Amino acid sequence: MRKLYVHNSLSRQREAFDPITEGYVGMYVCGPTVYSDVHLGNCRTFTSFDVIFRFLKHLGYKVRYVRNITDVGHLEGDVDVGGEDKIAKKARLEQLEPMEVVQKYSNGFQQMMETFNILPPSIEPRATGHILEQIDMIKKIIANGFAYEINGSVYFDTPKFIAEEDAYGKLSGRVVDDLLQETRDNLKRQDEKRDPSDFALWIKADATHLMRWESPWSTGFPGWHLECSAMSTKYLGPHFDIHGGGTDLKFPHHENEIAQNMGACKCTPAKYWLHANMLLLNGKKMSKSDGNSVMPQQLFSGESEHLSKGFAPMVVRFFMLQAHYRSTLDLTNDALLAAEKGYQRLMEAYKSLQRLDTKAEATTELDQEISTLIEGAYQDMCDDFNTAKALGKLFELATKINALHNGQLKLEDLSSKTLAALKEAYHTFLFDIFGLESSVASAKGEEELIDGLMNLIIDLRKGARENKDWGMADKIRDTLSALAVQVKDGKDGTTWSKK
RNA sequence: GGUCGGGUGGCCGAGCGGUUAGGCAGAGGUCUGCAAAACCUUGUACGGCGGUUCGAAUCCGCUCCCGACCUCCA
Repeated sequence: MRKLYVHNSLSRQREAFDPITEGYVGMYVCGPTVYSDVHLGNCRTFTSFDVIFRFLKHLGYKVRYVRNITDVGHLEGDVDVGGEDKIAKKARLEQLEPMEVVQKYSNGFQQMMETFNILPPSIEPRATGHILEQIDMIKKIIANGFAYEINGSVYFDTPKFIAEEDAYGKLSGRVVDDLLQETRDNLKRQDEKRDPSDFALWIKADATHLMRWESPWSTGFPGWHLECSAMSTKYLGPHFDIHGGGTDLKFPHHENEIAQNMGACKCTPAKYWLHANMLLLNGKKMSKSDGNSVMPQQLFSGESEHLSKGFAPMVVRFFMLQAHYRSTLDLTNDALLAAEKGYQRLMEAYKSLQRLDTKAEATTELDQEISTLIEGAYQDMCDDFNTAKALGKLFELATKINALHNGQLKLEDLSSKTLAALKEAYHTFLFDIFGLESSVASAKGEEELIDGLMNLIIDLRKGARENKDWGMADKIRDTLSALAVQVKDGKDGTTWSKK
């Protein structure tokens, strides 16, 4: 198995990836809170982890990938200053049952994941389905002295945790003293919490609250953060390999998750923390709360003030892979236009590659160059999943493929062994690792029909050209062009592709 | 204000001590009935000012911008 290196947010360093159990990887990624439509930022994060998931599997690891759906407990504002559960609020606004809201947006989320060709995780647990596990975890935390109950609600005792375990603030780089002091001004408004840095594990529901469960402390609902601790523990154990999520979750979400896990079992949840960076629009973070965003649907349709046209989901996926997952990525119309061209070039090279064949056996300099590029692409991926760099290698290979295809490089100079390896690697990278579908597989019969028709048309045009009937030949070419079909006259025959 | 990250050629985006990243756009060429496509060649960029070094986009200091987190967010 190839040696993998990852950037661990916890140490802020590149580390050799050594799974806890040889050959197996447990990975938990914070999923969405389903109270509205997914936006592109979510899609980028989940695309990043999708590629990580795919690559780990490709390396030969048996991966259990858990990505939750949060459908309760996510408060707006602070619970003590009128915070309200996001799901419940939406349910009230839309006159729906909370579970109706959750179902609607969960469905939408999963459809969007499919649209982006993001593989479903191994387990996709829901917070509402794990209330018992959460209650159980709260009991453990209380038993260990890191939480206290007051008026039916339970809070995590952050100062105590800080005093006893040298762990709080490590991931997000907070200065503990600041955390304890900064919010001092808010202290007056906290009637239940002992300290402003404490956070809710269980919240007593008031009379109007729609989502509620029985617990030893009150009829209420679990706090945000807790579901991830409970569900990761349940499905991956108290200590697992990778925990991922958007970088904006580092604080407070992931920091609190660590505190809860340690509070419950005295052990750190994840060995490696991976954080995907933000997707920007016009240089600013995409955010649903401040309106600076383009919804995926708008991106596909082009109906947005920021876009000149619509872009296919795979073009967007390709666009995202051109940047490293830990870097911010600025979404602009020009960048998407460029990505669209690049994506097409890559796919055309793939098609051309399928038509190449050779019987040569001798190994030449060309063989060496191609092998080096393939190996390089693997090395790039093994270095913290550098899709941008690996993609660069694929483009360099595309240049070789095109040259072989149109005769500028000789097929006789390429051994059949290397060609087979190239075909294998290209397919593996494009489809298995990067997850780029050549097109959403339309009805197969239709494809065959189009191929048949195109062959006929190209044959007719060939006849016209042989008779020097340029008018007819050009009419065919121009008409096809108007239908977004590119006719390509090559050395040995004519091929076509969709523009 | 505190903490962290970043400023790379027309645009996007890798690199992080010495090699052409790559994509898109542009220019010239090959090919072509003309084109397109494809291929070849080409640009010599690293916010500013100092410093370390044989050598810095890459390390250090200062400085100017930008962004993120600190409050719900992937």
